[in-house]
This record gives sequence, C-alpha cells and structure tokens, in this order.
Amino acid sequence: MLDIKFIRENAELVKDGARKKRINVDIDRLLELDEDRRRLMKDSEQLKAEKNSASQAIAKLNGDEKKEAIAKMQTVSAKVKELDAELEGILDEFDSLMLQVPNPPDEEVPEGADDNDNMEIRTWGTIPEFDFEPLDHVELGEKLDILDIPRGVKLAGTRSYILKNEGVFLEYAVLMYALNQMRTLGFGPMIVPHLVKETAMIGTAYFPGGEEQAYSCERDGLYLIGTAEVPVTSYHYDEILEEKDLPKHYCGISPCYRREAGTYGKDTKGLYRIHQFQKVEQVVICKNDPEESAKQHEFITSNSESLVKALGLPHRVVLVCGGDLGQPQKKKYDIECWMPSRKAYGETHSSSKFYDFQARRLKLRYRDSEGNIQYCHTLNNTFVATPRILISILECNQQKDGSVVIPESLRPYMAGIEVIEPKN
RNA sequence: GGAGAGGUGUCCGAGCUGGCCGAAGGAGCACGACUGGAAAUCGUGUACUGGCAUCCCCAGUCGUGGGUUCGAAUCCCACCCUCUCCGCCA
Repeated sequence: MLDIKFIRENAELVKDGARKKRINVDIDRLLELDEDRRRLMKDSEQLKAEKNSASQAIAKLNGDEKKEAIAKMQTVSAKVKELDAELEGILDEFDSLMLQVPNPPDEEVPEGADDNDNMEIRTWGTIPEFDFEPLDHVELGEKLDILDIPRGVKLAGTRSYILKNEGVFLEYAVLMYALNQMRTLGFGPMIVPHLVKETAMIGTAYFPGGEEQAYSCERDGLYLIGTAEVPVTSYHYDEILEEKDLPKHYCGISPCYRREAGTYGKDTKGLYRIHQFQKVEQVVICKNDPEESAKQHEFITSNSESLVKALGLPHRVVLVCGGDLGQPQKKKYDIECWMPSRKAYGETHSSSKFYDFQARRLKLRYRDSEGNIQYCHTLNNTFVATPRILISILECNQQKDGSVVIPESLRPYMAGIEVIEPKN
C-alpha cells in the first residue's frame, strides 16, 4: 500500500509505474475519490467539533435551557450521520483502489512484458558439458533410489513427491549448510508458524490477490504459508521499533506450501514446480531510506550468490522487468541456476525490495532519531529453496557411472556420504 | 471438548456507579541539572492515525464493528483475539 499523499503528489509517476508493471488501476478515479473524501471529512469534522463543544456546555445547563440545547444538538447529529454515510460509500471504493495501486518500480527496472524480458546482470561458473548422455534429476533420483514421484502422486496427487534415503540427507544438508552460513552473516534464525492468520497474509501483500495460491484451513481461519517471509516479516506486526535497533536481519526456515493454481501443464516434470518444499528465507527490516534499502538489497542478493557459488552451481543474476514484477516490489533480482535437463537457467532465488509497501500494511514502524514515527522498509530473498536446488545439484554433479558426487561444502552435513551410488 | 478471566499509550498497569479521560502511576526513551566521566538522584518532555502545509488548531482512536446518549474507555449487542483451570493428547 502506498501513501495517498505520495500518490497525490506523484500521480504521473504512479501511473507510469502501473503501466510499466502492466497493472491496470484507475488512478484518476482514486484521486477524484480522494478529493471527495477529504471534503466530506472536513465538513463532518467541523460539525463534530461544534457538537463536542456544545455538549460540554450542556452538562452545565438545567431545565428548559438544557432541553433546547439538546434538541438543537440532535439536528446537528442527524446531519453528521448523513455526511458520514456518504463518506462511507466513498471509502469502500477508495480503500479497494488503494490496495490495488502497485508500488512504482525503480528507474533501472527494465521495460518488458514477462520473464523473457528480464535483463541478465551477471553470470558465474561454466555450464557443464558431459562426455556421456546426462540424465535428468527424475531419472537420476530413481536410479539412486532417493526420489519416488509416482508414489508421491498416489498419496497426495499431482506435483507431489517423496524424497528418501540419501535424498533426505541431501535436502537437510542444504538446509543446515544454509543455516550455518546465515549465522555467520548475522541473520537470526527463526522457526515460525506455518499456519498464519489472514492479517499476516494481507500485511505481506499476498492478499488480496493471492488467495488462489494459498491453502486455507477454513474451519480455523488460517492459511498455510507459501514462504517464511510471511510470518518473519510479520514478526514485528503493529510495533514501533527504535532506529538504533535497525536493520534487523532475520532468516526463517520452514516448509512452503503452494497450490500452483492456474499453472496446469506448466513445469509438470520433476521437482521444479511442486506443492511443498523447504526454504531458508532472508528477511531484512531497515530504516526508511532508499540508499539503505538499496544497500540491503545488494547484500541479501550477494549472500545467495555466495551460497550457490559454494555449491559450485553455474548461475546468473537477472534484473526482473516491469511486467514480471509483482504489485508490491520496487525491484527484484532473480538468481537462476543451471539445470542441464532444461538446457537453461531455472529460477532458484527471488530477491525483492519493497520500500514501505509491506510495512504500511503491517503497521511496522520505528521511531527515528528525531522522535518521528516512520514506516520501515522491508526486503527478502531466498537463501536456499529445496528440493528445487537439488535439480541443479544432482544434474550438474552426475558422473558417467550414474553416481552423483556431493559438493564439498555439503559433506559435513551428509553423515559421511560423499557420493550417492546408483541402486537400480 | 467443558468452565472461567481478560483485551487500555513503546512496555507494565489504574480507570469501567457515563461529562475538561487521550486517559493516574510506574518502567523505558529524549533533553537538562549534578559529575573529571559514568552510575545513582532530581527536573522537564514523551500515544497513535488523519485533516490542516503541519509549532498552533481540529477530528478520530482505550481488541473490531454496531447500538443507546447532547455526551462512552466506562452502559447494551455481535464478532475477533489472548489467558487460566478441567478433560483429551504428542
């Protein structure tokens, strides 16, 4: 959510931002409603002021005088009610429009319609070439007896899977390695609720709009998180922090649940797009300052780059174009790791900068050095998400004999396993 | 699942027989005094949101939404949330 004042004073910028993001929202209508709203508020408030001072006086009156004054006030009250009713009608439309206005993207965000127009910023590593016919991760998983998709589907439907044997160790090794790195980078880890209230979903700007993507537990009014970003960013919901305590660096580790509604037929093979995965997520809460936000954004992005480097995975960083940005983001980098079976880079990380867009909804504020209340800025980035990252790890590290060599950095967490040998 | 208690400012906590209550008191924080410096002590200030182009003033907010009233933190109704005890259970 943006500040209406900001929209009023930067109408063209906001309109242009919406255009760049390919989001349709009637800013002119919003501004029109804003004017009506302020006019009605002013009128109503003036009457209320009259009423307030009159009722003070009434307390001191007696008899007929009092009766007269009361009668007079009743007509004023009626008028106030009329104005407020009119105001309420306007506010409904005003509020819903406000929730739809997208955060205008940064200047350097490229124009574009979808992920094909994302801009490659840098690449790392050399794309592996095999002197044998490489397998994809599904075939590898079966041969190594670490992945069983058919039985996962049997139990839980499409986009389900079962990791087993060394696959389990590999997944937890990735997570434990990530947690370890997070610690040295100064991020405080959190295990958070996986079921959250609607306020957290709205506060982080997943709702309204993303309801279809979330699993909901109707009976309890709770939603399964699609990322730890939701509970971790909401951690300080409705709080006023002290500037000296910022920035806050947190990381959440959690399973993530996504319905993937509307993606039928897309990425149907293997572990790329699934309903349930695990993730270590970086979250930053910092002060209201574009420079600081930009600095933190580069920081969390480079953190993840160093992780995939340590795993030895060839990857690239792309700057996400306007049309591929969500409503709340100011700017977003994706990190994409090489996935041999796709013969392409596949998104493994998503690094987002929000400014105060989420913080406004979350009532997440801080007191600055002058004692003024400010909305915080928030950012987040995947640190590692598995099993998607396993696609790269397995496929890039496969050997001619069908075995997979575990990256050096993961071995301390692998219970002594250095190579996963084929069983089938 | 059964029974009860409660939701007030950055935090804790009074008020709840309706009227200078946006709210006592304490903690915290800020500034000042004291000090070589600090602690302690003393003094002053300190809720949020919005309107106003913002020092002043005005409106709203004591879980949320309605209602009663000239006037509600205080009375009534509905909903949400939290806690305690019992039961069940990892």
